[in-house]
Amino acid sequence: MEGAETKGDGDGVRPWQSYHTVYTTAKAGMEGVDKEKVQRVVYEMSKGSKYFQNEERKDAYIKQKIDNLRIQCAKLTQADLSNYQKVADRRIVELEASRDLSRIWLHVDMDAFYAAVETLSNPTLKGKPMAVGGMSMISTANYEARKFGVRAAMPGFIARKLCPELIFVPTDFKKYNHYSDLTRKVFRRYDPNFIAGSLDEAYLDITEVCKEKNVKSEEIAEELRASVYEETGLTCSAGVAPNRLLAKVCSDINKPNGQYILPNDRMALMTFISSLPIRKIGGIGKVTEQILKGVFGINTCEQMLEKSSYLCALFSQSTAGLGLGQTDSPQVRFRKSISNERTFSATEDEVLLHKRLAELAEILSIDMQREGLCGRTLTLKLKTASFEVRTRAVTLQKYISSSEDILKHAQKLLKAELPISVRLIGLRVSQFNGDKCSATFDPTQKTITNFISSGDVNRNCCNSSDVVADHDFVSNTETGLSIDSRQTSQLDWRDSVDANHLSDVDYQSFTVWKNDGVEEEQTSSNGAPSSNYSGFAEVLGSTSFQEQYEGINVKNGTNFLADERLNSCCQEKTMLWLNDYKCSLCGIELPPNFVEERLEHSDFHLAEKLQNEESRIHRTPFPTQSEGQKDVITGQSKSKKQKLSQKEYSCFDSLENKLD
DNA sequence: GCGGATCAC
DNA sequence: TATGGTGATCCGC
Repeated sequence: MEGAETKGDGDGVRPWQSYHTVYTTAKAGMEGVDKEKVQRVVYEMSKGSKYFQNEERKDAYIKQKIDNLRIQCAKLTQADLSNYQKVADRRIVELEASRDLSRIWLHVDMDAFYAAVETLSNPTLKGKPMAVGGMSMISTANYEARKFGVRAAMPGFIARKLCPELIFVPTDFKKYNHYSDLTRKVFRRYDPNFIAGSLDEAYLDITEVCKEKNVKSEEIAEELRASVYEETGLTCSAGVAPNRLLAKVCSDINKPNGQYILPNDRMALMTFISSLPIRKIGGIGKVTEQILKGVFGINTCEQMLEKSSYLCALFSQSTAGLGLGQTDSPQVRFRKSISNERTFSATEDEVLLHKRLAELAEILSIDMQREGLCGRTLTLKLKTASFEVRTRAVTLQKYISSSEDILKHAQKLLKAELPISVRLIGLRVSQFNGDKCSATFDPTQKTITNFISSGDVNRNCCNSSDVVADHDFVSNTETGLSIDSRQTSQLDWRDSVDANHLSDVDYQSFTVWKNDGVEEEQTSSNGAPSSNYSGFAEVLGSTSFQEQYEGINVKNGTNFLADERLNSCCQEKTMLWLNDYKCSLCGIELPPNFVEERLEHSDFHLAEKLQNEESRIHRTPFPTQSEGQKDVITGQSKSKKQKLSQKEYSCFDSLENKLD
């Protein structure tokens, strides 16, 4: 690197240096790679393409964003910063206090999973650079290929340029599912309630196993990895830490075929987090990293702490967490939307586009009926020949699921965009209905859909009672949060988990949610399934509902997000700001200029008050909702808790959403 | 409720 | 020749 030349904006001596790809960021197996060369090749192969031009457009937009943030930053006065620093400090203290070091989590991550499985079924591939995928996209590359800079999500034709010997193997999910099942048999022995992240990842709570066997987590990790290898022939890596977020970070450290243990010790934790690059934290991606670096020069979590007052100032509720809290990751919930999309060679032929649209509508309808879903919002997605993405949506009075209905409305949406040259069309249905789709579904209609869906016309949401059951569930968790939904969800909720991504074993593993005592409380108090298993376990413990609620208040008092603002208008009067600074009800301090936070804070107290009233009425720690008020109450408590869980997932994750 | 954007796998 | 598909979430209207 020679200074001046390296900061070029594309017009310098080495234009490739300013082309931001995701392919050179530090990842397992990329250590010895000549990044400069990879960067250059990727740039050369991409330069001038429509894709490249779009990337440049997006990049310019991010640069603009960075500039704006810098300006805002410069406008902050010392007084502002001092106020924000107070808020930031308090949040840090609160999160510190809420940290739980009593659990031991293990994250397992299979090494180059698809590639490893393919090598297992074709040993001649051993030792040769190989990638699973095709010329347009690669899913996984083995470690031999990674030495050349070949990576997942890289187009195949670029990979071949980097590594002319590269062997391409098409994806075969049947195989991957099979081996995934084998690994999970092992996981289950260590934690019967393990949480499957994807085919090749899982989270295990090994606290009990360590106790029972009276061994260190390190030995459990070794033993588990040995078992996986023995029973599958595949290697994996493991990370052990007090929570899932950190466990996942740890499993990446000694990849492949290695492990890293982060002890449940405060100092060790702080040291570890301090030097951790922010990009390693789930939820911080390419863009957020770029912005934090560009605006504040932040690279590590420690630097986030140093800049906490600025982060609070610019991103409102943002960043107080800083990876210090209990946190936790994968949000496994019920499905909220169903979609499909296809890429093809760009065309503006309206007949062709219509044909594509009809095909998508057909497939989507089949998928929906297989899952017993009806929705009222339809979204059309288009990617233009220049890679610009557009979405157009309608929300209907009726709930739909038939291909005819979908196509009819999709066509209208598409028509409004014509003429247009597109390379991708997608359809998505959301806002699912629990109740009767019969209102819009005519069982007598003879559609291709009905025949294709395995001739099982009854297996749609209208005349199959078992499907109606989980239908109710989906609907109610989505909106109504009624008592019925809770009862249903306790029994059936896993049926509504996305079947496209999860195998049967996934369903199994997710029963943790309904079998766990915490989840019971969650569901009862929230009226919706928990979105965060361990986060809530750690925070809520086994306290009563009211205590839990106040606990959340203390920890999260200032962190309510803006989408409740609409409800806030008349609620300030439920409380007072003492000296225009301190909340009269809970004592939390919020400077007058924290307008949003104040509104949100008063929202919280209102919800709390309503909840208290409900508790009294029903004389039960987990109040059931009365018809009249349930929407308001559950709506409030639900949104608060979801935010809490998001907050805990990663203290950073809320940050990136504030960067616009 | 809509549309753009980001992220993870 | 050529840069994916599915689902979720958030923000600012």
